[in-house]
Amino acid sequence: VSSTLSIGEFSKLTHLSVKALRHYHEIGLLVPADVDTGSRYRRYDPAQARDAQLIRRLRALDMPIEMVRTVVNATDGEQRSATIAAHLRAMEDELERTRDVVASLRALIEQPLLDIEVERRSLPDVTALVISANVRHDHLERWGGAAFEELGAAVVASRADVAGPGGGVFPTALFEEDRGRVTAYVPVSAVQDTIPRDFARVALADIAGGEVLVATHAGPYTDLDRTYAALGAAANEMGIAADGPIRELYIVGPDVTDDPLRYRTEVCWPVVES
Amino acid sequence: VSSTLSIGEFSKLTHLSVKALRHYHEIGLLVPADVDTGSRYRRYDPAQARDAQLIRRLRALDMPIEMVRTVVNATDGEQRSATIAAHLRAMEDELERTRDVVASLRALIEQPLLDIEVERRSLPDVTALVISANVRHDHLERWGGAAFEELGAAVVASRADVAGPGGGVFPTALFEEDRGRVTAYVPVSAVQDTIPRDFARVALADIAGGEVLVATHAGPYTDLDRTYAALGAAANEMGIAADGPIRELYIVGPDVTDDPLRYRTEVCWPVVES
DNA sequence: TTGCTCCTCACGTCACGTGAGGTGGC
DNA sequence: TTGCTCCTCACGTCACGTGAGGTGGC
Repeated sequence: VSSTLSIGEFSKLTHLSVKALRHYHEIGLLVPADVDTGSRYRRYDPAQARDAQLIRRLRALDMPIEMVRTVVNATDGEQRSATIAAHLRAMEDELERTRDVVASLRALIEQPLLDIEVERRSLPDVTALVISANVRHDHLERWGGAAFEELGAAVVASRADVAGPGGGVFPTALFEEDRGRVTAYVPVSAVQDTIPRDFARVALADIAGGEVLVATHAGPYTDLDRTYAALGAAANEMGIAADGPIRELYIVGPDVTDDPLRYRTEVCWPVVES
Repeated sequence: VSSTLSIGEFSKLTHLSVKALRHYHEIGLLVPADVDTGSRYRRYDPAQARDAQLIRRLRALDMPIEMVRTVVNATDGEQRSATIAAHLRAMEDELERTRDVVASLRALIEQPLLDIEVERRSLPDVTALVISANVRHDHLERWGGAAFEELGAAVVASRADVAGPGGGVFPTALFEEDRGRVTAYVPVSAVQDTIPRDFARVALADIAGGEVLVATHAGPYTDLDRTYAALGAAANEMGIAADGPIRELYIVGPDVTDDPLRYRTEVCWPVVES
């Protein structure tokens, strides 16, 4: 006599907790085959175990519930695979970031002091190809990588003359609120052609210069906070407070070398006498 | 003129958000060097950036706050390293589990159907060396690995005769509430010596047998839910409900082969006619 | 009938993020 | 003075877990 299963029995079949099953019912992700109108007892069909198995695996990979719903409801195998693949890619990105942080933690412990040289400089106004977006601090590196690749392609496509190292503009909100409107740019002295439409995110814009304190950060971007701290402390000691967005200039970056230890980044602290 | 920094300035130096800094103050993890009694404005010393850098890295690795506190407050470098090393080990375990789940997801999608053979059997009562503990479902595999290693060593140390494959006893709470008191055991027919005191977790106990439905699970433990579903559905179709804890017998396991695809596990469903 | 299973709230978790509404400092 | 920075609540987030208190089913 084949029949439905109580929530406890279904839990044993699927290894999903009773609490989780009730939750999935409540949000409509995995609805019991039948619910008794009087007692409200849930009844599951053994065939629902397949969906449960899928859900359990996706959740074990920390896929957000709404994304799980997309996968489970996918009528089309292509769409299902694409959603899963997207999540796996995000996981790999996360893993890479984790590796970077582990290395950065080791570096901090082994060599807690960083000595930097601070220099005062006047940044010129520049015209540049730019990409701007609202970015979270922990997504900065990945976002920047994609942005500069696109900018590089746009430079070629518009036959522009590059007039200096690429840079980033970071409003204080990026640090204070962990997200903000960030701009990546490549200075150009002349743009022969208009920017092709394929580069929808790329624009031509002016980047204002100004007085800054500069320190050169040596090494991976994950360690940038250490140069920020040293530079900020130095500025503070000089009685200078940062005014406006912080600038980074990518003197040696991934476009030049594959070894992050060789990266060189100039961190520019906008200057105001106090 | 060196002086303290406002929370906004300190945020820029450390790349910790203002909200996070306030939170760390509230819980006493990173207390400002000074707090104005009137305005309650926080003031940080630039030297506090070091602690902030450490905290930021540990949190980026998802280390729980209380563990971060242990690291930050550690007076002794040994203790600090040990705490960090423990977290890194936990992260690697997690990574391994993730890899297993990804493989398991692939397997589920590629081959959604599992056909199993169900057999009825009478399990005998056995005397066994056992380890019991309250375990969460997602820690089962790691816990079992350690438990069986310890049981193996205890078998040797007590000069016991092994009388059958190792097994596990799983109460329904393990599935329904995602945690429960689990027992790992190795049946023995004779114990020559007493169990040495080094094996504090190991005891000699009787494991009750009984009537069961058995299906053999082929492959990694991460896929066990699929055999549970097939076996439970088969039992249901026979009008049989599980009564009492489920049993697993590890016929071919990591002690025999390094290839999880060759694992063979008998899943035993306790039987009651309904 | 007993005790086990199931039910529904209401609230907790964890480490902050999101506003609202208001005040202090330069 | 203006506007920017900072403050403190109170509540939200996410995917369930933790009880409390009660009822249904065999």
